[in-house]
This record gives sequence, structure tokens and C-alpha cells, in this order.
Amino acid sequence: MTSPSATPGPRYQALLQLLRTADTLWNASRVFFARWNLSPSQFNVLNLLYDQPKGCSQIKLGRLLVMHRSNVTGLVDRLEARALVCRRDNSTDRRAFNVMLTPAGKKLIRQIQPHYHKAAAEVWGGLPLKRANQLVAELIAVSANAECIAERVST
Amino acid sequence: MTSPSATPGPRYQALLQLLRTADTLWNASRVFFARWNLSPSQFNVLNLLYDQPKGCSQIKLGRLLVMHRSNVTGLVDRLEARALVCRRDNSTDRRAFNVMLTPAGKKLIRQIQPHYHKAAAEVWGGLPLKRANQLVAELIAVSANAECIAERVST
DNA sequence: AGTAGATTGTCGATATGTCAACAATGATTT
DNA sequence: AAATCATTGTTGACATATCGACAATCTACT
Repeated sequence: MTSPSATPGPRYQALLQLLRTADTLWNASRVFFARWNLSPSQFNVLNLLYDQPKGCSQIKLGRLLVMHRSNVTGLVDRLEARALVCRRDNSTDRRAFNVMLTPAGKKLIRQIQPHYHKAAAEVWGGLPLKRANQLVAELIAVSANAECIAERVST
Repeated sequence: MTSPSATPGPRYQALLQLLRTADTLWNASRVFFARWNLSPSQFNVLNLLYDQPKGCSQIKLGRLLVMHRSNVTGLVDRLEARALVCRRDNSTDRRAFNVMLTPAGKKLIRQIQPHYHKAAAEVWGGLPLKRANQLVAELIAVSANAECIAERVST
């Protein structure tokens, strides 16, 4: 007989498995993108910029990628060194850059995307649509709870 | 009318949301453990060692934490410098150390665990047990698929 | 206009993570 | 026993991530 609300239990297992799965996914994506000599984060930058033809400030990039400004600097530096991305002056705000894909960057991301979407679909195997939607909802709830806890602690 | 097997779709959203949620959880845990001046990885080391009273080699620690040996070196270094962990010679294998908790380390982990379990439970809110178990099963399947893809690519 | 406060990007310090290479040791094979 | 191969931990080079401090700039208010 198990106590009806034992603390560790299945919910705790779910938490551990969630983190572990994400780690596995991230590592798999590292292996996956290595073919094009890109890190997952670098791919994310290119992928995001692909949807922003007018370019994007670094702080906005950081917000979309959920990372600190200071990290965007180096990420963009390395992509710029490979001419996949360029920094253009922003005419309306002289503090900010406009980061955008170069033609080479566009070409690369177009080349990768079909492989990426195929792999992403495979990862879920035969998960029914209904379950996928339910899962997204649950994960969003978890995110919200975690953020709430973090906020409560830091204040 | 949506196409029955469009590539991005809800499964793709689920993938993104999964990574995002894990990132949020990890960040929340960083804030959470900062109270004790620990990183999430450092906590994981202590937490693992708590269940291994006889100690653990660094390579085994790395496997349990899903990280490379070389990373364990620094992690243990920093915990050792704070006297939360110690390296003892392994009598049967002179290559390996036996990493174990010091009394101070045991004391710290015992102090943290109740807060940790409470927060971990809160994260799931009112998720029914049945759903939690289903989730774990789905996440394990995803892990396996991801690892399979990575292996296929790297070979 | 001028000043005070917020925002943007960079830098340095530090932690976390990878990989390849190395020395020391263990395990196996001949 | 000797040689070969595998494993353990460390190191160095690097990418990724955080934070705090800083200069330049924008914004708002007096």
C-alpha cells in the first residue's frame, strides 16, 4: 500500500525523466547539427533569424532564445566570423545592431530544415495528435509553476 | 482542414515546448539552489552520493549524471574545496577514486532535501497520478528515439 | 535644454559542458 | 611474462551560459 500523496513518487519521477529527456534531446541535436558544424544554439539563432527578414536586435534574440544578452554577443560573433550572419547598424537606435542572415546563412538554413523537421517528427514516433496537444498543455503548466517557484524564491 | 501528418504541427510544438520547459526547470532550480550556494549539477552530485554510502568512482558519477568524465573532475574539485565531498583512494583500482560525501556534505543534503521534494511536487500542480505515469512512459520513448537518431547520424 | 533613469551591447570572471590527448593502471591475449 | 588493448582521471582548448560592471545611447521628466 502506497501512501496516497508520497512526496517522491511518480510525479517526482516525471520531473527527473523530463530533465533527462531534454538532456538527451539536446545531446542528440548536438550530434545532429555537427554535420553542418553548428551547435544547437547556433542553429536556433539561424532558425529564428530566418523568420525575421528585417533582422533582430541582440536583446530580442536573447529573449526569444531565453538567454542572457551577454551570451548573444559571442554566439553572433562566431556566426558572423563564418559569414552566416551580419550585424547592421540600426538607424533608429544607435545602441542596437540589426542581426540578420547573410545569403550564405539563408542557404544553409534552407538546406538543414527538411532534415531537421524529419528528425523532429521521428522523435515522437506514433504519438497521437491528441496526446501531443495534451502534452504541450501539461508542459506549459509545468513551466509556469517552475517560473512561479523561482520568482517566489528569489524575492 | 489540417493535413493529417503535416511535418511541423503539434508534435513539433511538443518538442520545442519540452526543451523550453526543461530549460525553465533548470533555470528555476539554479535560482532555487542558489540559497545554498550550489549549482543544479552540484546538487545532483551530492544527491546521488547520498544514495551511495560506499562512494562512487568519477566515471560512474559521470554516467549517472549523463556527463563526460572530464566534467566530473572540476565538479568534484569545487565540491572538495568546500569540503562537501572527498576523494578516497580505491583499494581495488588504483586508477579510480572513491568520491563520497563528507559529514558536512551529508548534513547539507539532508537540510535541502525536504525543500527540494516540496518544490518538485509543486511543479506538477494537480497532475493526476495516471497522467504522470503516462508522461514518464512517453518521455522515455522520446529519449530512446532521440538516442537512436543520434547514433544513426554519428555512425 | 538638462538631468535622471532605463536599455543595449561588450567585457571579465566564473561555472558548466564537450572533445582529444596523455599518463597511469587494469584486463586480456598470446 | 610480455605485449596489447581498454579504462580512469586530468589537462588544455574551446563553446555555452550566467552575472555584474561599464560606456554609449535612448527616454522621460523637470
